[in-house]
Amino acid sequence: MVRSRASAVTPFQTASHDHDNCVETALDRAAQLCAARGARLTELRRQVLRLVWGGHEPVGAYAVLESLKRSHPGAAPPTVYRALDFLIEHGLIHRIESLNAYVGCSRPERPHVSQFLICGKCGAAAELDDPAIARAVLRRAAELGFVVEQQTIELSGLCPRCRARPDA
Amino acid sequence: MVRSRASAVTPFQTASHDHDNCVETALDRAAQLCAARGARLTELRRQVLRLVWGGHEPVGAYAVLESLKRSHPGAAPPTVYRALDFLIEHGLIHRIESLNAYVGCSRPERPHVSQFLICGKCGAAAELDDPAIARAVLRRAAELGFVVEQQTIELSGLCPRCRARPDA
DNA sequence: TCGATGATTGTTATAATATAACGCATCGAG
DNA sequence: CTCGATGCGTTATATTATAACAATCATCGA
Repeated sequence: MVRSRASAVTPFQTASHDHDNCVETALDRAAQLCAARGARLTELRRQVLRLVWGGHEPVGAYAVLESLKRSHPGAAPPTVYRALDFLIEHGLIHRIESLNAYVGCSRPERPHVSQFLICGKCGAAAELDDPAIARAVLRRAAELGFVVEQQTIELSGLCPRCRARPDA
Repeated sequence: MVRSRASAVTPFQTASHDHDNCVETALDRAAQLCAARGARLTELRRQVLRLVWGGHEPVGAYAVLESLKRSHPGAAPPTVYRALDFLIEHGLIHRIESLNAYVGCSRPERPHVSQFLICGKCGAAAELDDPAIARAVLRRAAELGFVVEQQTIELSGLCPRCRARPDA
C-alpha cells in the first residue's frame, strides 16, 4: 500500500523507480488490451510502444525512428507515424501538442481525459486524470453551449524534484 | 449594455459581428499597449497582426505569409515568424498548439491564462479566461509541488452555432 | 488448401511548419 | 554624429508529418 499511496501523491517518478519493470508492465497491459479488442499489436507497434516508453519524457517521432532503425533498418517516417497513430487510437500513448512529442499512457485501460504536467528542466511529463479540472472545463463549455470532443491540457513548469535542486 | 451582455454570454461571434471594427479596435489597442511599453509595433508587425486578426479562426504562419506577400513582396518565413514571436511576447496573439496556428488575443491589456474552445466545423476559436478552470489547474499542480509556468488548454469540439445547424 | 479480402508494412517523394546564420538598415540614446 | 541594439532581408536548412502506391501478410470462407 505504501507504493500505491506514493504514486497517488505524485505522478512523477521517484529515484527508486524501476523503469524496466514499468515498461514491461505497460507492454503487457497493451498486449492484453489489444487482444481483448481484437487489435493487432504487431512486433513493429510493440517496438514503437517500447521506445515511446523509453522514459517518462515525451519523445519525438524522429527520435523514435532513429532508435527503431537499430532493430528495424528499413524504417522510414511513415513506419513510425503509422505505429504512433495506432497506439494513439487505442489509448496506449498520448501526443503532447506543445512539444510535438509522444508519451506512454499510464492508464490505457479506460478512456479518460488527461492533463499533463511537463517539467521544462528535466523534461518529464506526468499524466493526471483530475476530475476537478475536467469538471471545471466541461461545466464552462456547457454553459456556452459548446460540445467538447477533445481536451488538450498541458501545463509546463517545474516539477518538485527540479524545483528542489536549483542547479544548472 | 445588450451587446456587452451578449459577449459575456458567448465568446463566439454572432452573425451581426462587425469584424472590420473588431480588427481596428484590436490594432488600436495593440498600438496603445506597445507605446506604453516602449515596444515598437512596426508596420510589418502591425500588418501581421492584422492578418492574424483576419478572422476568429486561428491561422497558420504560412497562410499569413501568403497574404503578407501582397503588401510585402519580399516576405519569407523568418519575416512572419519574427513578427509572430514579437506579438506573442507582447500578448497580442496566442499560439494554438494543437493546430500550429495563431489567433488574436481578445484581452491583451492584462496578462492572463486563457483557454480556447475550438470548433472543428467552422474553425472558430473562442478565448476564455475562466478563473474556475485556472483555479482547478493551479490547485492540483500545487498539491503535487509543481510550479506552473505556462498553461496550454485547448478544447476542440462543436460550437453552439454549428451544433444548431447539422448541415454538411 | 486455395484464393479473396482487408490490414499491415515498405518505399519514395513531398508537404507543412519552423529555425539558423549572416549581413545590412534603421532607430534612438548619449 | 556615432555607436550599439534592434529590426529586417535573404538564403539555406532543420524538423515534423503525410501522400501515394506497391508489396506482403493474416484471416477466413469456399
